[in-house]
Amino acid sequence: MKRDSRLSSVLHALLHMAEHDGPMTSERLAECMNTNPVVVRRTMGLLREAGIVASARGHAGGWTITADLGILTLRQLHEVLGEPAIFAIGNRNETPDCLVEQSVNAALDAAFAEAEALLLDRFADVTLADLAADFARRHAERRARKGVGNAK
Amino acid sequence: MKRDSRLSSVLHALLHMAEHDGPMTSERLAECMNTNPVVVRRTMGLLREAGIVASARGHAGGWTITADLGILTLRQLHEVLGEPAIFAIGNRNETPDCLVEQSVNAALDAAFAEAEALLLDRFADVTLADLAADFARRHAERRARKGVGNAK
DNA sequence: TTTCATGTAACTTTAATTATTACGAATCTT
DNA sequence: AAGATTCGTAATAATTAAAGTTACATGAAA
Repeated sequence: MKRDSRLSSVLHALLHMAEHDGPMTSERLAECMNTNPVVVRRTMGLLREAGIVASARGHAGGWTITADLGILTLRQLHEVLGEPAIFAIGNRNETPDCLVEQSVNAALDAAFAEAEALLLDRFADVTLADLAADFARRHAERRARKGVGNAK
Repeated sequence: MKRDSRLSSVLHALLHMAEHDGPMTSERLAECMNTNPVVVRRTMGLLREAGIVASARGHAGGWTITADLGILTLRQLHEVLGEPAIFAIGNRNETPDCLVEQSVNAALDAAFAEAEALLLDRFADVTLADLAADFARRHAERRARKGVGNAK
């Protein structure tokens, strides 16, 4: 299976949009993420339905953020994307008649449920504003390393 | 992508083997799990390399457990299977130049790392003997519900 | 020496994501 | 009003990884 990278993609897109004045087209976002504009529209369309972004057609159209980045969390975005399956490992048969397999499933399910709960809690802890701040920090660091702005 | 169900499969196989006297053939194990004998051999072969099971060819051949079920954990089996990817969700690009994407990756990676650590800890908590005991409990319960052994 | 069973390579099928093509609909500019 | 721009979306193909299948070699027991 391929891994679902849409959460990563929409985060990337939203942060670029936050750094950018005015709407960004699907075309430009697609360039940022090395993908296809149609893929961008499909994924961003889900965020639009959730009221997180808005889109406009025609000249000077494109995508804009409408949500408050200080409130929007990774968990909300995960939900907006339809809560895709988190694990690449799973039971062979979800509803087995075999009692042996039922024991196996119960043990695995319990472990996966705990891990999923923790992951979603961590997702809920991180807002888009947190990510934007982290980016700003990395950006400042890079500038410092390059010596940009150092009088000399 | 399909989900990897080999851990579930080998647990199922090991418990059936534990309940069974003498070696079990790939054919019989495959029937238990609704799969193909070659798939069983492929997967069980990894366990053999790790010294968890032994195989014998020819008449009266098949698979037998050599490990101590009281010590063998889900985590060890996960490792023996090559530590397959746990998550079906991931970063779009693992080594991006883009600072924005680096921030996104860092946040997601941190959350996934925590969830993975928890999952592996839980896997380490469960031995095959625990699963066998759980199966025995379920088996007894079913017998009780059916009234088997109830004098009447 | 025949039968049974594993060992493995090569190939096919299946399932899921992502990418692409094509075209329609709306909006802005001139 | 014409034309360019941009989203909306359906339909289809490509990609990727797991699981299944076929074929045949190897070895052990009756």
